[in-house]
Order: sequence, then C-alpha cells, then structure tokens
Amino acid sequence: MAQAAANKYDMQRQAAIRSAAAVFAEKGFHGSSTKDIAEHLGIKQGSLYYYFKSKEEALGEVCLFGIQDYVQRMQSIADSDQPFEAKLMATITSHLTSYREKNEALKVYNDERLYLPEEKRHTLKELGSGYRQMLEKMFQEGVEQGVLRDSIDCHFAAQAVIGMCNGWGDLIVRDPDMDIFDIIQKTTDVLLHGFSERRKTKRH
Amino acid sequence: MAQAAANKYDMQRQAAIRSAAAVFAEKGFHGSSTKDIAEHLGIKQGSLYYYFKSKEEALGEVCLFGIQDYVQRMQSIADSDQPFEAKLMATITSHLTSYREKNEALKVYNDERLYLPEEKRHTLKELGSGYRQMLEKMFQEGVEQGVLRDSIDCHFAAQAVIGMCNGWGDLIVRDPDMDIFDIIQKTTDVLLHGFSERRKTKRH
DNA sequence: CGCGATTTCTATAGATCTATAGAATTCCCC
DNA sequence: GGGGAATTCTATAGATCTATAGAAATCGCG
Repeated sequence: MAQAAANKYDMQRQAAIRSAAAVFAEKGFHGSSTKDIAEHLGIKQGSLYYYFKSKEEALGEVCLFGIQDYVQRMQSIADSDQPFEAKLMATITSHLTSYREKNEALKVYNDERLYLPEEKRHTLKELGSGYRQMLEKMFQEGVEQGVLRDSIDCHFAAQAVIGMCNGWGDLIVRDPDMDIFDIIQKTTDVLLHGFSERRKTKRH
Repeated sequence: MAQAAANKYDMQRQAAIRSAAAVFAEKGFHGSSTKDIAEHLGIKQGSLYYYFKSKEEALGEVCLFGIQDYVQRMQSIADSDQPFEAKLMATITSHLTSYREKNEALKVYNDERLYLPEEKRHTLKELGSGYRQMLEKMFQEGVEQGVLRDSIDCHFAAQAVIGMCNGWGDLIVRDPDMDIFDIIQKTTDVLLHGFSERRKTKRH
C-alpha cells in the first residue's frame, strides 16, 4: 500500500531497504558495512549510494518501513468495534505477524533506531508512541466497559503488552519455524487471565 | 562475592569492565570504540590493553558480569520454599533490580552477547538457559501444587516472564527515576491474574 | 632516597569503512 | 541498431579503529 513503485528505481530501492533490514537485524547498524548490504543485494558497495545518500539514511528507511503499516493496522484495530478481548488478540497478532512478514525491519526499528540522528528519530518516535497511546486508550475503554479490572494501570498495561511482544520478536525473527499462532493464543490468555488458577474468588 | 579484588590491578580491571558496560550499553558493541571506553575510565586508548587483550574480551567480561550473580540469585529463589506467588515476585524483583544496580551490564548481555565468538557465547548461553529452565521448573511446581492452571505451557510462561522483564529493562536503564517497585507489583499481578475482570467463572 | 615492579602513555602499523567521482555498462524507446 | 538515460562498476581519498611496542611515569617498600 505504502508505495506502488512501478519504476525500476523504486523497486530496487525497496529491495535495498529489505537487504539493509536483513543485514542490520543480523549484525546491528554499526556492525554492518555498506559492503555487506550491497552484497546481500547483489551489487557492489559503491553502487548502494545510488539509492541512499548515506548509511544512516538506509537505517531511517528500514525503521520507517518496519513500523509504518504496523501502526496503521493498529489504528484500524483500535477503530473497529470488536469486544476488548478480540481487539487485544488482534493487536498481538498484528504485532507478532509483523515480525514474521516484514521480517527484520521491525526488529531493526526496535533495536537500532536510537542510532539515528535526533530529527529522524523524533518523527519515528511519534509513530511509536502513537502506537502505545492507541493501545493505552484501548485498555481504558476496556475498563470503562467493565471487561477489565478498574484497578489496572493502563499506561503500564500498554507497555507490558509491547514489551512482551517484542520479547517474542527476537525469537520469531531468529527462528522461522516458530508457531506464531500458538504464541498469540497463549499471550492473549495470560494477559487476560493470568497463570493463576481461578479459585472461589467470586467478584462483583 | 565473585571477586574479592584486593590488589589494584583487579580493582582497576573491574572499573574497566564497568566503563565498558556503560559505553556498550549506550552505543552498542560495534558503535563503541576502545577510545570511548578508555575515556570513560579516564585513561588513554592504548592503556586499555593492559587489562584486556581485545575489545571482544571486554565484551565477554561485561556479559559475564551482567548475568552471573543474577543467575545465582535465581538459584536461591528457586531453592527456597516460599509459595509460588512469592517466588514469582522475587524473580521479577531480582530481574528488574539487576537492571538498576548493575546498570548497563545486564542490558549488554541481552543485546550484544551475540557478537561474541561462538565459544564464549556458548558458556554464557548455558548460564542464561539455566536461568530459563529454573524458571520453567518453578512454573511446573506451581502447576503441581494447584496454584497455577494445569493448562499452561511452562516453557511459554518462562519465556513470557523473561520477555516482559527485559522489556522493562530498556526503560529502567534509560530512566533512573523510574519506580521499579510499582512495576514489580503490577507485573506480578498481571502475570498471576491478568487484566480481565474476574466474573462468576467459578472453577474447580 | 633509590630501585624494581606496576601502570600508563605515545606513536604507529595495518586494516577497514564511508562516501565520492568518473568510467563503463545496461536498458529502453524510437 | 542507435542514442540518451538509467544503473552499476572501479578506484580511491580520507577518516577511524584495533592492537602492539617501547618509552615514560608512578608506586611501594626497604
């Protein structure tokens, strides 16, 4: 959706972003050389600069690529009128499948974005914290609807969900055979109900 | 406990490890130069090599420092005979306070250890996965005691706890004013009981 | 003080990496 | 097939970084 990219330049630039994502995810931004990226793409080191004016720009594009439609998806989940449980699962699904589909780019966004220059990092940060705020508001609605305990801290809750998903992200990116949907089920379950056996504690 | 370090060499080497931890945590392994580390310690670049034979060795020491007594603490928690809930909270407390006390070293272990050579990484990995296994066994005991639902996947549960704590780790290291104990409470609570309002669902 | 041992410094070889400039090649449309 | 535009290549300047060697400074102790 983001870029239609009919002409060759845009196609190849997109491929270069993916190569950069793969290399950055494996070796980190500073551990990757432009030669590594170029080789992954099948061209020579100097040729990369036809598509990026610096290595940093490549990092910026990878991060943007990693987070952009991930945020969009969150938007549409938040706007939908499903019950809270479904929204939560949709959020987790979106988050974890991002790691699988866009592969390494979201991981790069998480791990390497702080190496960007202030300005670029700032715009990305707004995207990212917009994501957290949407999630936070989702929790608030859940509380208002009586689905969630009114004692919970929604800011905490949003961070917790993000942290947990990112924790899985590392494993998912490195192990392509991992069963994501199993993890989605279980993660949703623990966030809603916890690990504890429910006893006689009848509330309300 | 780990090193008594009476003589000056050992003291200074320990200080060097801490400096390396601080610099690696901020800039990443490949983004840090030996000059950065030396300056943080207040000596010249070349002098560092009196304490480490390579930058990689410094990383190894930082990672070891970051995880070693953290694992020991987990051991003693696992061996204790508190009820499950207390053990879980103790685990989370241990994990999160590690980030605060030893500051950057545990973060470096998490983020940068994969840049170590195979051999060193392997020994560290055993420490780390020993940690996970202890946690996993803790959950199994919780299930056997009827404190936890018997439907839970203990391997998943252990990973979930670790992932969640590491998620907080990033924030804790970067914001020294964060209220850790509040997070500990809430994290334990959600892992045990979830965010969901408990309804009439009486079990057993 | 004076001397050996410890610690730090200076200087540098050698490797690597980014970014640029200009040449060479490939592509595409007529 | 020819010609101009798009893409890739080669070569390299200049910067930076690791690790080492040997000189210099400092420490500790009789």
